[in-house]
Amino acid sequence: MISADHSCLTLFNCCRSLTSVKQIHAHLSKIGLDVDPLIAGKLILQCCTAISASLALTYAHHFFGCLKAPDTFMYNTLIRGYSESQSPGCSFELFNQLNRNSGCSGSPPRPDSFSFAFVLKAAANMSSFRAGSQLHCQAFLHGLDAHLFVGTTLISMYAECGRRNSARRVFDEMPQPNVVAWNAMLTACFRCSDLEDARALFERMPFKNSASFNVQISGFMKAGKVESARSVFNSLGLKDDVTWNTMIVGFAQNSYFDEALMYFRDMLHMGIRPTEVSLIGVLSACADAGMLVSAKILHGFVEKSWFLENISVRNALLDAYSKCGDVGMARSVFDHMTVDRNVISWTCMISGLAMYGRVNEAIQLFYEMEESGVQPDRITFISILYACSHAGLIEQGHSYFSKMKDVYGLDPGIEHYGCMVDLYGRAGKLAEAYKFVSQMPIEPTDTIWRTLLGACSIHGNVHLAQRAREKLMVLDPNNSSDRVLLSNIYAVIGQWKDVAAIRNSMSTERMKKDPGWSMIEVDKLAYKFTAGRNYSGFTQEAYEKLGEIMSRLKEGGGYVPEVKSVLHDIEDEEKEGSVALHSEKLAVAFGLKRLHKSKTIHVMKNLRICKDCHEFMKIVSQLYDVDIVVRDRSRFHSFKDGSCSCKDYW
DNA sequence: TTAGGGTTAG
Repeated sequence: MISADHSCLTLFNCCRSLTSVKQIHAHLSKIGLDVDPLIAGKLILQCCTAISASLALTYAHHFFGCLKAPDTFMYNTLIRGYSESQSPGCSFELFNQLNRNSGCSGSPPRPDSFSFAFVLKAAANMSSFRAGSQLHCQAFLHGLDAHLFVGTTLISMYAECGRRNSARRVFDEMPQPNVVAWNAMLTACFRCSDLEDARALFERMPFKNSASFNVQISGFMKAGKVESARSVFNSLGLKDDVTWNTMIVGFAQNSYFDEALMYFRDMLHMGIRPTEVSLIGVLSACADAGMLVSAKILHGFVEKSWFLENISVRNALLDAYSKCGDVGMARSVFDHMTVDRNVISWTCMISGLAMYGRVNEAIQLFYEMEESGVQPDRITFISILYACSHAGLIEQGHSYFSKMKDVYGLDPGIEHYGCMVDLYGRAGKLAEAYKFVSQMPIEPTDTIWRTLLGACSIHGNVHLAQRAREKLMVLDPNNSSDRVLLSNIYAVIGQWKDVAAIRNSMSTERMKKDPGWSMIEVDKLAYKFTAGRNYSGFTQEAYEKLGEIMSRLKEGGGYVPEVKSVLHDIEDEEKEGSVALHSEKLAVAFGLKRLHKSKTIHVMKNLRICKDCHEFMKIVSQLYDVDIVVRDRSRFHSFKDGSCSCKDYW
């Protein structure tokens, strides 16, 4: 056999695609070098780490299967590759194979500390306590449970499975835990929501590094303790990039959107080089808050920066545009990607189009995704099912639901069942929806019943609504929006006694309805409006403009207030007054007053838009020749020339 | 040529 020329090894370092790996492999195979252990190992490593797409993993696995005597390194590399993939279960199969071999005669490969570290990561990623604890026993049998790296991975695995006590036992049995092991234990306390224990552990730590403080900041942020996180941050002299990122991401997760932006700016002013995490964090704040202007500024920054070809940043940008109401720009970011699109790029674009009611394009994109060789995952299916349900495409939705399992081997989760209930319910097929819920192989959750209740509210089915309500009273008795929904159903059919009963029960139990608000950005500033009369500052301007719009609408616009959405047993004239002051109307009035005429008015609302406001927006868009985009809790409504992109189906 | 703790978009 020809001896391996190890300069071949460096060739693989340049491979960034499976095609180039295949080309080098074909060449080496011709001269019989591909089976050299060093070269074969490098090939597998390159597929699993540098490329790591599922096709590359499959290629490496197939090649591995053709080798006569794969070594532990090759096993480990594949186990690692699968542990971070969409099929972490394959890590277990390979590990078991390696473990079985180790009992054979001769000198077969045996699992080592690397094998355990990687396979435990797979158990952690699957949150599988059962698999993780079995591996713990195996590690004990191999004398590796006290190994510093294996022990630390065991702590993280137990933390991921929510088993703080098991994590603690591993930690307590470590002969000499180092700072990494202490940090892993600190993370475990926060993951398992044991804040007091985390504080006590932090005080006892014999050594701390910057990661220890970052664990604390992140732990407080995830627990919603923003001020505690801020005080740790302020107490630090030296802050690294992860410290800044943790603050930015934490603010975004806790809806402190302005502060996320502010800290990003501060980070730049301090001369700290932002990473992709900083950009993802700040862009997700823009997406959630609907801050289109800020997203555009960040886009400008990205175009001039070293993030130009970063797929994660591109995806975050595309998502921000689509959630801020500019699906055209989202599509442009998607179409002009110079790096290979991944499953997240496709899914973001599909869900962006779906939220806009551009369902045919979403379906076309799903098809193109399949053609391109990128496999849809669970979230892609949620997006495409959402698209079908918001367009009333029952047959098509049903066929995607089947395809999920039959073609892609993905078991539908509770979210997918939720989409199906919504698909039937929204289309008015309430009997089918109820039958589907009754026959679900997993226990219906409160969300499933709430979806059904929502459908009953659209279609006025009091009987089924009451049944859903009974279930909800057991599963989530303190939810105010469920009661509001049921009282709406009674109000529409005029059963005022039942409306009053629900209102009374809410007031005795001191429940409050979520207050509705709408937000509009003007000259880089966000203005928030709430319903009702509140004459102060900029709101005065909005009321005056709204009054003028209303008179013009009633004179020549053919607008008749739709008062069914009003819940109280009051006279129609008063109801008119009530719907007239909904926050989205005020925001649009303010936009008409302050924004340049050629601009589109973007409004973000925290609740669903009501029928009256929907009619109002249609007529205003025609009468004032202006485009209005409203993002409500579940989708976008794009009003133009008197009609809405949702085609009145929402 | 492989590891463990801190931040990551749908």
